[in-house]
Amino acid sequence: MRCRALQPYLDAAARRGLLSVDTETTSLDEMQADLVGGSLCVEPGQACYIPLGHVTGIADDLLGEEKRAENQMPMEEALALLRPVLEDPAILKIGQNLKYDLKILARHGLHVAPIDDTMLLSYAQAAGLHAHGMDALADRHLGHQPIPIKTLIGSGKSAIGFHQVEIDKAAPYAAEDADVTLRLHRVLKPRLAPSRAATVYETLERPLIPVLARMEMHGIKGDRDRLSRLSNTFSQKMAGLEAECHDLAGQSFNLGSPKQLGEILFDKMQLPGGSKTKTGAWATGADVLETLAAEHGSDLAARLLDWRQVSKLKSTYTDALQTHIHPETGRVHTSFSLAATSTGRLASTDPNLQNIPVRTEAGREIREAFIAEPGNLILSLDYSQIELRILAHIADIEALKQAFREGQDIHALTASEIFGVPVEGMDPMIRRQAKAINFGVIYGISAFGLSNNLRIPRDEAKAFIDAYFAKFPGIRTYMDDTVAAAKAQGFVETLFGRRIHTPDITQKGPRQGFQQRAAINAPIQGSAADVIRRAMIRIPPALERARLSGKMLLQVHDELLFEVPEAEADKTIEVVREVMESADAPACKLATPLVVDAGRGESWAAAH
DNA sequence: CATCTCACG
DNA sequence: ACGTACGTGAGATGC
Repeated sequence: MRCRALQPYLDAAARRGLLSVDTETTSLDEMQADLVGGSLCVEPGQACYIPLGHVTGIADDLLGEEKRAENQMPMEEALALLRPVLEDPAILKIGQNLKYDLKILARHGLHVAPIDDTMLLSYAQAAGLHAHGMDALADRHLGHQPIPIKTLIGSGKSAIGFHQVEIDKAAPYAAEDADVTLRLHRVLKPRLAPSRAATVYETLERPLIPVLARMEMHGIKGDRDRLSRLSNTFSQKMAGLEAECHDLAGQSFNLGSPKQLGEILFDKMQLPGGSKTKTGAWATGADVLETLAAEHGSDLAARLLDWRQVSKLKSTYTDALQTHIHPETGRVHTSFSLAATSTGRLASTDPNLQNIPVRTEAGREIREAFIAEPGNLILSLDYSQIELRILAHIADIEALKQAFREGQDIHALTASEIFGVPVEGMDPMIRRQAKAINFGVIYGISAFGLSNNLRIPRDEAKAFIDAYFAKFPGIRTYMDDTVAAAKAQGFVETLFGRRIHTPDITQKGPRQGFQQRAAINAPIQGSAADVIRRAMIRIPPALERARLSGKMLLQVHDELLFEVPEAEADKTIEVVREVMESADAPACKLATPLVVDAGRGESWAAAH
């Protein structure tokens, strides 16, 4: 398994035109990880491991000394040998979650192409059906259970780094990963065949890997002092609110414990409206506390809500984000998962930069800590109402399509249609209700959900929905057809052919409604996800053609963030907007125009 | 490690 | 009669 002579493997890869690759490192964080070794596989059962950064010695003993393990090729020598193969346009490099390895190797100056990714081959064919991690795929497609990493590095606090694993133990593990990856490719690639799934993989999945890798490595500048000052402000607010809450409760308790809070509100204070969660605990969610504050004048509930908001902002954002500012780059490097959602959306982790606060003033201040370098600007470009536009297209609703063509206020138009009031001088509350209905439609509307959201009686919500369907009967047809297709085929599709499987929709039981609403939502949410993926793939070459140096930094589902030199801001907005607004064509030209709003500023807050 | 809660689109 | 708005990730609590 261990690689004594690398060149014969590389020659075999060149002859064959493909090989699988896997890197071993000291961390799951690609921006912090050190390369420890690499494995290659050209023929099943013949994988090899190249140890590069293993050490010997006792790490947990201050007196112990770490020494470089013997019989390892110098890093530079290995990279020089690998470069002609990993960068050869005629040799396909196969990996499992290859974005990870691409980033590690890019930090060593290696730019790997062309590529195939077994995780994404699986995702393009089986989203919604099963997991796409290597262990799951190996078990499912090869009936094989790979060596668990735990057996090498341990787990929890006592876990060691991969560089501390003995080479003789590391080699079989690492080589197996490359071997399994190659064998998975042999199963999954042919299965793709000529199909819409193949087009999805080739046009929406694979090309996004290097785009995301570059975005993640670039990161976004974080203002540590600003976050730190906000943390201090939040601490003081929390202390004041905590004292008030203890006073109002007549006792000291942990404000962060829903259990203790529920007991105080409903057992001790005997407030009405208590309900239990499915595990029998008192429910103390924001909706419950808001009702207690509004309808029963509970100051404790009101103050608790304030405390929760500040506590959330501090722990999840101002405290945690500081730890995610890279010590060398001064930037926050998130990781985008390509295969985490059933619908085709990306997911952001470590940290999640797709849920940075925006809806409250205190929250917005956190966005002021995401800034541009001096002389640069943050640009934000976001699709306006993309999901409703896609719904209008898919369900073919002439009135909605026309409204979007004419640039009308879609929520006001909906209100006008279903409540029979003129758009001019409309009561904002009426528009707000129509907006909730429009969102509800995207989510697979129910009287229960709408009544909850608008805090109106269930029968009133039902009347709204009935009025909506009377005006837009095509929406109900779309919903019925979509559920029927999901039941008949076991999947639904986006406009671009992405399949979202719905294996549980035919099962009877309490979760049926849930499955049906998910099936209704998936083509809408998924098509929007496809559109922005297409834009993201086209933007880097479009910027290059226009000789623009700006960098794409983040994607937040319908929004893209850039950092650009001030002098290039206008032109960059022009170029990016054109790409985004035409990202549906030519594969699937929407009957509604795509509209992109743009903003700029020295921070994310200012650009929004 | 499950549960609850809450941040986003 | 049931039990729900769709899709996520993360932090704190408490078993």
